[in-house]
Amino acid sequence: MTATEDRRSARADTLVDPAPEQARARVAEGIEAGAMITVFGRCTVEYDGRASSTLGPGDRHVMLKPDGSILVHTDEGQQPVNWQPPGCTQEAELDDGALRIRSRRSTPEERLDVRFERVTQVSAFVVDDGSELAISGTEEDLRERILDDPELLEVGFTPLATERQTTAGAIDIYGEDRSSRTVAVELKRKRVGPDAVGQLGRYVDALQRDLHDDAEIRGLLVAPSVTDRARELLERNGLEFVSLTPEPSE
Amino acid sequence: MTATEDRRSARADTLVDPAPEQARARVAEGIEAGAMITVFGRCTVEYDGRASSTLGPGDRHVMLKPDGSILVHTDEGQQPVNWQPPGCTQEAELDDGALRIRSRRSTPEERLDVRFERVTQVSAFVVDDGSELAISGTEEDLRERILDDPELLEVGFTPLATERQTTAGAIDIYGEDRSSRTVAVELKRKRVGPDAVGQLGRYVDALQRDLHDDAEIRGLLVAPSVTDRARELLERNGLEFVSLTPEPSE
DNA sequence: ATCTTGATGTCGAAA
DNA sequence: TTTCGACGTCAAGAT
Repeated sequence: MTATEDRRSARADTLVDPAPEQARARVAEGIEAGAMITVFGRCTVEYDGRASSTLGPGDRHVMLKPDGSILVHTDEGQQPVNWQPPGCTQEAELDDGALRIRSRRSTPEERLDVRFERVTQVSAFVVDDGSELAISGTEEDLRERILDDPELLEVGFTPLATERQTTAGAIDIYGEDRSSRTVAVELKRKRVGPDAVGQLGRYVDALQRDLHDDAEIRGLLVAPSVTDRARELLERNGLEFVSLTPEPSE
Repeated sequence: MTATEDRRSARADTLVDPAPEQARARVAEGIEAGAMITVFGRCTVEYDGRASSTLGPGDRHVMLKPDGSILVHTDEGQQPVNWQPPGCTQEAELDDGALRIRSRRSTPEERLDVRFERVTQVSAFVVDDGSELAISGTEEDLRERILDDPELLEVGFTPLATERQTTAGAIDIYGEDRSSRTVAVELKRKRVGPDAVGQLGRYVDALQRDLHDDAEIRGLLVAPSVTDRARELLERNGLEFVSLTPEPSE
């Protein structure tokens, strides 16, 4: 690849302190070209849809992505203060001499308007991203770890199915213990509270009903740890707990 | 305010296609100065902490905020592909001639490394954001609506307390019906699934135990609507449902 | 399309 | 600090 091609693949077209019409044109071009666009400046924001919100004047960073999403970030917080999900239609226009960026979607009907009192910078980036994220340490990893070595749960445990359906939803691992008693296993990748115990209880109850069988069904919660209240609920409901992390500890 | 002061309040210091050392210096200055920093370029990302991930080479947008959070965005998705929450310590350094941005925190121990093969643009923004976000359409709105007019739930309903504590957590609204039977009300601002029914059931059970009383306690779920499975669970557990939205419909 | 559940969920409040 | 529930949760998979 030549240096020229190399630069073209990720060029930045940037305007500093542009006039409103300049800024509007650059944003509109970027939307048209499928670029990733950033606008920094003093603005107000209005949102209306699943909820409603207004945000008075302040300096914010606005990002428009080619997939139709838009993010408004202030100087604090990991989360955007306002946003729209992918699939929205974006427009840049002049509103009484000021840059306004609008995003809309339907189902549900939602609208986001960002009006700039002043634009400090506008950039448009052409993006070339081939790679996908590879992640580990998930609930799926925990499941694989157990299926590779079922006796991590207890001696004689035998998995029979994963994602086994019940009328209350799917059981993560369905199996038998050494005495051929049915075991429903609920997996959580990290420390769990009472909600997970409730989930496991519903599965055990549903199995009990579905199987039309008087035999005891065991419910086993597998996670790195549980909260105190979750442990109380486990005992009260006759459910069990095994401590296990998604990946072997060092 | 003069034009000069006006510009100082939101100046952008931007470098286009900087050499790695130039980029490192600008990022380091920005961190020191408490600026909001953006870096666009071709990079790889590694994360290790609550989970682990790796991301191969591609063009991405990286934002560092003065509160210690960092976000890595690709050209698609509302969510960052990698991130760190507020409160992390950030560094910019040269790694074998390339810009590397690192973010760390403890409790839990987490680390994010972004290594740039090429930097297309670096910007540092000094932010002045005065305004706070005002939202409506929340669960709090729903509570106020009911307390203003309790008979929206049913004729003769009387609220006695909000956030009443039980051993299973706090009940949104605790009250009595026209026959002086105790009523536990659980509020949800939007359509609910089985999890909310489980929550309400736990509260009613806890109340039954806490009150040492044989009188029937009613459990009332208030939301715009419920899923089919949630309705089944309601009936099975002898719980009730009233349809109500956080704001009066038009 | 709706429904269900996981997530490096994040965020805020209370104990 | 831990625990708990809300969130315009988001995102992915199943129906």
